[in-house]
Amino acid sequence: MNYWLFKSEPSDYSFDDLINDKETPWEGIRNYQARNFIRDKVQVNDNILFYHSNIKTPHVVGIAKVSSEAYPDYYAFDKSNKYYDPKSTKENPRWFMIDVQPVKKLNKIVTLEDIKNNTNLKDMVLVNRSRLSIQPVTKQQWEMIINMSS
DNA sequence: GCCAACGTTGGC
DNA sequence: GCCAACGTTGGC
Repeated sequence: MNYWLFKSEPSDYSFDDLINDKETPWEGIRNYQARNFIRDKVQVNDNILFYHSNIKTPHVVGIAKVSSEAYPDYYAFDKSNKYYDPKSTKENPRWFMIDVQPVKKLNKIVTLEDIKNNTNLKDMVLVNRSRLSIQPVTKQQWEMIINMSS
């Protein structure tokens, strides 16, 4: 069982959108490190912290879970899609997706500031390599953030 | 809206 | 294979 943090811009796709949709393909991963995580490491039922980025107060907003194995990102094959990538083919796909489902909204959001102010969380990837959009979270970090959200 | 950090591209 | 140029992310 692994723990992850997935970032999304709420104007693009928010946690409430996920609750409404019940499930969504996590589309548009175009970064090799993030791709490697979802292709090689992410497993069905892994836990996800859903993070709202690129807003005034960035924060963890909810818990989600992985609901599919990785599969080729079909948007990369679609010329009319903004995620089209001519270098990704059906024979040799470059990009992958997984599906995610909502689990629950946190009672209270945990802001980036809260996380930065907690010395137990100083090693979080979010703090040190903030640009990575899919990042591993340790069990200890996961539990700490869940504690902070109640 | 700015800009630092950093990932990717492509010429050489 | 280096590295300059360029594009994107995301906090502030």
